[in-house]
Amino acid sequence: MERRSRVRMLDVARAAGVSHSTASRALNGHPKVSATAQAAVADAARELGYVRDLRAADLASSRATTIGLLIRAAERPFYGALAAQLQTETEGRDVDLLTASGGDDVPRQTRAVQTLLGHGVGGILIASGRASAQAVEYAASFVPTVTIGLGLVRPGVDAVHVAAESEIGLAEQVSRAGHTHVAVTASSNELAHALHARTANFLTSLVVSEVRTTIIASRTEDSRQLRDGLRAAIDAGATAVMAGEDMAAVRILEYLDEWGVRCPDEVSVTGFDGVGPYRSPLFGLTTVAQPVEHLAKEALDLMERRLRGDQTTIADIRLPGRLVHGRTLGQPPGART
Amino acid sequence: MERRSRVRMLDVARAAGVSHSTASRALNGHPKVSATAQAAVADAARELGYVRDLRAADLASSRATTIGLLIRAAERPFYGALAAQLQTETEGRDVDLLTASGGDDVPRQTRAVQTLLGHGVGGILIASGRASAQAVEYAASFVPTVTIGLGLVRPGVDAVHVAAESEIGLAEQVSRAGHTHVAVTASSNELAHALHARTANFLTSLVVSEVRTTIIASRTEDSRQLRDGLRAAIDAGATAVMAGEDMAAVRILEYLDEWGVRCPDEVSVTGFDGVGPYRSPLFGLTTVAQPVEHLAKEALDLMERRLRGDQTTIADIRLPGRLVHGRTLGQPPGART
DNA sequence: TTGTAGGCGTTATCAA
DNA sequence: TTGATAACGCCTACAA
Repeated sequence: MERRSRVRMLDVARAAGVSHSTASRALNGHPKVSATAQAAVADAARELGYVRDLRAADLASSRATTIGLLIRAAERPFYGALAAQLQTETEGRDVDLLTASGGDDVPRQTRAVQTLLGHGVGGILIASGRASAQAVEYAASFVPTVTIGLGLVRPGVDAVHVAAESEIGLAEQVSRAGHTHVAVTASSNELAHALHARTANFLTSLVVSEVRTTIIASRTEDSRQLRDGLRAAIDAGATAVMAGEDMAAVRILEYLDEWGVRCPDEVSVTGFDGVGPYRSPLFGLTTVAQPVEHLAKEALDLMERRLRGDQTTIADIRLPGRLVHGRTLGQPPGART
Repeated sequence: MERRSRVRMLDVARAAGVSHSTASRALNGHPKVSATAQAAVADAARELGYVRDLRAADLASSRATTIGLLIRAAERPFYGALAAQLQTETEGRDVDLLTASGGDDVPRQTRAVQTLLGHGVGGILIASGRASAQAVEYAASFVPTVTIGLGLVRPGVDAVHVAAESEIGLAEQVSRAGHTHVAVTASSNELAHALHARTANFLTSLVVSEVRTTIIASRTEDSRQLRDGLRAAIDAGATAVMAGEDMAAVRILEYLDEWGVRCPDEVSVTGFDGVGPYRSPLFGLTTVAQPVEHLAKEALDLMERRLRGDQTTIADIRLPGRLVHGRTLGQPPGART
């Protein structure tokens, strides 16, 4: 491919026989440009294949056409779907997304935020269930910041996430099905705010319903821990397991399958997220589908408002998820005739 | 959050009692800076929470610290995993990723490329199975371009994708299992180059093995078409279905399940991609796992080489996938005793 | 080793 | 309506 050495606005201006100022105005649709100049510039630009340098434009006008997205584990359906949706939503508006991957520790998160800032993003979206308060506040000290799906509300930082009612509602389904001893997974990662909040909501609801609970502690990296905890919980008499996310729920289903424990006849399982393949009827997972589209839309609306300088109170938007009735939640063995 | 009005390099320089040139050199780790100045600048920068404006830096040095990624449907496990891996790989190197979502038609793809170019990316990665030749060549006419997973090799454009042998190998597994009539899905979208190539490889291999083939035409958006085609193929006697991607394979499994057709006892099914949840033993999918990590690494290696000005021949790198033996491929009904 | 001056590609403020 | 001219924040000869 012959690689055209980048054509600048000045080149367009010359070709159109005007000054670069006029070219700039013409290309920006400025009102006070003669139709003649307007046309000449437009023609020249098309002819030369001109593409405006947004870095220079942003720099000169000290505004930003870019907003940063700090995302965790984009290979996971939930985050992947969120990123995709944000991308899509973003196309209609006049901003572009610069993405940095989260990193699961504070220094990396901070560095990612710095990278984003270095590129002059006008705002930062943090889509991560494990962003540290530190990184979030660091970002917020520079530009408007919105967290998505983080179960942690920081002063001065807008937040959008799934409503606690959806988590409570799922737990209610489990207790209503008749289970009197339920195991709940809990992350032992201190940054997993979203999971912690979820676990707490599950537990609260179960306790209110006078259901006995057992906690299965686990960390994403250690599957043995989950496996052993699950075994122990079942041996202790738990007839249902509420996982904090579909990924864990599926792993649990796999273990049960391996052990020959039937689901839901012997043990019921619920998940959370309900995105992509996890929604397949083949899994038949009883779960809550995160309102991914709404989350993305609300987050960007919030961001746009902030970028326009709207200084009203900090928002903490909670959107309802959708309960997905699958085959993995049934009555406890005792309740069967 | 108190929002510090952005601190500039000049501020750092002043605080350190040196000129901005010295500050610049110090911050860039330039060799000829006195230890005193070096330390003073570093201290001042830390103190003030300085973050370098990369746009300005790139502009001034007319280099690029950013490369663009044009990705299709990041909500899908394969592309999501690819994007995530590219992000991760990218962290070790000294570039950042600016992401734009593909768009499934030529004008949108071109616009996405322009957006990327506008931000001054030094190169463009196109991770899409349906990028148009036009968009690819447009990108390549400006900056080094590498396609990933696109089954289309354009002159002057580097490409990285899964080896045809992996696709052929999968088809061989099917014919070796004894199937003599196999249905293969084919996308009716003209831009679906990756799928077309895959279908062709499947068919070629099957024909060579003297297996009768039936084509199930479908487009992603139209599930009825897939359903009807599948029904017709089975009625015509096909005992195995090779889907172009896991997503379609799972949909096929769902239909079979719905119809009470047992898999693999009555009909075998294979997929492609083998990423994320699709890998679950619960699906038990016989498929080929794309070498996501290798794809990402090779693509970035290639890009780095180009950015360093390496003008050697265009690369067309093909990486082997890993055959995943699941439960969905078995012998045809007739072969059972 | 350091500072001065010019330039990267735009936008924005002036006069004209 | 237009065109100089000065920013924007940074890098980089060149000179000191």
